[in-house]
Order: sequence, then structure tokens, then C-alpha cells
Amino acid sequence: MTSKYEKIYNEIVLLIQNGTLRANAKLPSENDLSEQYQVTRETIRKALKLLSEHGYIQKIQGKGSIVLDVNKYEFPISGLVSFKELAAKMGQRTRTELVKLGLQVPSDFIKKQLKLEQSEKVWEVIRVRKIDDEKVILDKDYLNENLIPGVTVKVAQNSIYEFIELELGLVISFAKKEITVEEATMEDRNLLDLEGYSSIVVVKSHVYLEDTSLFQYTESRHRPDKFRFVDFARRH
Amino acid sequence: MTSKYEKIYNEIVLLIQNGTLRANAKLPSENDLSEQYQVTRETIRKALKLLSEHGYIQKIQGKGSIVLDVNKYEFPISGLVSFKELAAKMGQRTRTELVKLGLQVPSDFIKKQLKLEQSEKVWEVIRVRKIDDEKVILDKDYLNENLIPGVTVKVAQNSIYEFIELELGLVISFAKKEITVEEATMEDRNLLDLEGYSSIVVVKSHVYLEDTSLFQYTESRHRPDKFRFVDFARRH
DNA sequence: CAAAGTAACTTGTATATACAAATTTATATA
DNA sequence: TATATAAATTTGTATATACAAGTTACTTTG
Repeated sequence: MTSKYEKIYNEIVLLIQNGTLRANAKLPSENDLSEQYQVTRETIRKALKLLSEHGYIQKIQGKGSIVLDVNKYEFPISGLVSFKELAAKMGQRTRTELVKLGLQVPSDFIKKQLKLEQSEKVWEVIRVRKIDDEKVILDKDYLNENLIPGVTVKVAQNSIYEFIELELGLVISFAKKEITVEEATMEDRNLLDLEGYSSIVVVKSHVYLEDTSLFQYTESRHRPDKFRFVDFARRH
Repeated sequence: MTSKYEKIYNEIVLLIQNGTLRANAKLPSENDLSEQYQVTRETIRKALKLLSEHGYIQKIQGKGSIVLDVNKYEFPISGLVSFKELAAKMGQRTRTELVKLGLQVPSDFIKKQLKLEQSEKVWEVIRVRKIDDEKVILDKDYLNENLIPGVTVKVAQNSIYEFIELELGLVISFAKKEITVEEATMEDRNLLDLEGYSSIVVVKSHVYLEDTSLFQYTESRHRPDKFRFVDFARRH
């Protein structure tokens, strides 16, 4: 069940993306929209708030809402999306190679990252992402086996998030992410087509379920020339 | 005039930051809070929504709200904040050196970035940021002079955003940001202490006012080992 | 005692209403 | 005509209410 305001949000996003609502165009007033969609103004306002947060519109008190062009062509890499979801927007240019999948006793480093008790095991999933036939991203995932049981080769080759959300029925909720630049390791050199680059852009993520349990630590290691992070930010 | 829900938000942020509300603690229910603060539940919900978006709490339907530890120690570099605001949280470790300030006929590149008409001029502001006495960040700002008149040396040495918001009374609203890694230029090498590093992390921003006018294009160029981007992301 | 069912509690959505604040439009005035 | 004033429009905040949906705690039942 999606709520009314989410449906309205989705409809307006479509109108913006397919060009029916062009950049700099003015949306109908909240009262007009509430009449159009046969809901109250508060419901419209929830939809518009979402649009504003995601960079689709700008609201100005006393004037109205204006369509922005910011998020029309670019898709933001910020947020919490799986590689499969990103790849879907890139067309047929990506492939994934599963390098390693195993249930392990974690290293001290991983134990610390995942705040594990003694004797808890983790799935180690190492995958190389090819874009236009170049190996440019190395994803190293570590998953708490207590929370995420039954990871298979098939799952790792397709999408772990799809497995967690659809098969296990869990709700992935939020993540803390950090972007840094580090020296490439031997593993990076061995698994990626580094072409002389000696540094690597590292995106480290701690990912949490809805009940605030930490289930995943990930390092996504990118060849510097292929790395691009796009974000929309509002000033508070 | 700050609204009630913003005041309540700020109060609860303080309670979390000073440790009165610890990580994993449960907040009072929305009904209890509405009684405590003598406002309606909807007003409490607006405050909690903000807390949730900023990573301070996790809301779970049927259960309640839980305090997260995510945003307690780290301050996110995401969002839209000036260097002066960032520096305030780093203590007395930063200094700014103004390298260049001038009103210019923009290059074709800047003209394109700022979507300028013929004959419009821009302020070029080039500043080096020192952290612990090392020159590690090169900020190159370009401001539309039609929108932002009267930039002085004093302003550039202190804070352009402070000038825009407090002196000019304009409202900085949103930005589109992009992070990439590029080869260091001669200018980077001349102005920064690169210590052998040959690449530079570049944060490019297009910044807009409340009325959606584009007033600034910025390149913030970081020595790779000193660059760190931290973000809190929710899955939608 | 264990399991099922019920009630109570908590968050999520939606409606309705009122007034404040900012902008735009229309009107009146000099 | 130009300017000041007032009215209408539009978004922002706040209150009040009702019910849905998920969780927890309790009671009943076998």
C-alpha cells in the first residue's frame, strides 16, 4: 500500500521527467492541486515536500512552486542504492564478476566495523564491477550472518539488497558513508584494470536495518578516473 | 522567528549531543512529547521527522523512536555549508589565505557554468585553506556580480556566505555538487603543499538562491590524503 | 502451561480548519 | 501617472480529530 501523497509525488516526478512540466514552470497552487487530486492541502504539501527534498522543485512562500532542472538528467549517486539499481540507469554497460563468497570468522578489523560478539560469523563477498568492459570498481562486502543468513552464489551475482528485501523480507533503512582516497593495495592492482593509477577512491559504508541493527560493512573501491559522486544539497 | 517544531528539534538535538539522551535510548512517545512541550502531536512529528532525516533518531511504526549514535561524534561534510562554518567545528586549526580577488569578464567555461548573458561580470575569488599549517585546499569561487555586488577583500578573507546572507540579506537555498578526482594542475602545484601527490579531489558546486537564480560556481580542490566526505543516507 | 485472542499503545496517513507571512494584484489617492 | 493602500492569492505553521497499521502487553481459553 502506497499512500496518497507518495502516489501524487510519483505522478509529478513523471510529469517532470517526461517534460510535461518543464524547468522553471510554475506548479498549480497547493489549493488547486488539492482540488485536482481530490485530497486535502496537507496531503499535497507532503508530496511537494518530498519533491523539494529530492531537488525536483523549489517552494517559495507567497509565490508558489517552481520546477528545477537539477535532477532531470543527472541521477544522484548519493543516498542508499545498490549497484544493480544504479546499473539499471546506465543501460547495458555493466557486468559483475563474483570473485569470492564465503562464510568466515571475521578479522579483528571487520569484527570492529560490524560490532560483532565473539563467535559470530560474516559473509565475505568480493565482486568486481565492469563498466564498458573495464574492471573499475572493487566491492568488498561483509554481512553479519546472524542477521543475513543464506547468501548464495546466485544472490551475490544478482543483488544482495534484492535478496535481503524481497527474500528475507527485511527493511534496509540507513547508512553512514565515508569517501576518502587511499593508496591502491595489491588486491586492487590484481583485481582491477588500474592502468597506472596508484590511488583508489574508497567509499566505506555501514548499513543498518529498520530496527537499527548494523548488518553490513562495505568498501566500494573505485578507479579514480571513473569515480563520480553527484549530490543535491539544501541549506538548513 | 523560529517555529515551534524547529525549537523542539533544536532542544532534542542538544539533549542527544550532550548525552542526556544516549544512543539506543527510547524517546517518549509522540503523545507524551506533545504533552511535555504543550503542542499537538503533528508539531512533535515535524520535529521528529527532522531528527530522523538528519540521522539523530530512528522511527519505527508501532514501537517508538530510538536515538542513533551515528551523528553524535562525526559532523557530515555533505549538505551546503561554508568553509567558515566547517572550520568552526575544527577548532583553531584552520587559516585562510586570499590569493586573488577581482571583478572580471568571465572565461567561456565560467560563462557556461554560471549561464551568463553577454557582458555580465563575475567575481573571481581564489583562496588557499591551511589546516595545521599545511596548504591542503584550494577554493576557486566565481560569483555572478549582478546578483552578488560589492565583494571586498575583507569579505573574501572572512566568509562570502556570511556576507551574502547577513549583509545582502539573500537566502542561499540549494546546490548541485559533484565529486571527482583529477590530475593536479600547475596552479594546484604552485598554491598547495602537494607533497608529491599528483591527483586532486575536486568538489564542483553550482549554488542557487531561494528564487532559483544561479549565483555561484565553485571548485574546491583537496589534497587527496586530507580529503574526507562523510554522509548519512536513508533508503527510499 | 502454552497458545490464541484481545486490548492497549505507538507511529502513519488523511481530513478539516484557522491564522501568520510573503507575494501579487487590484484599488484608491495625491 | 506614479505612489500608496488594500485585497486577494499562496505558502508556512499550528491545532484538532479520526482511523489505519504495527507492536507490546495482557487475558482468555484449551
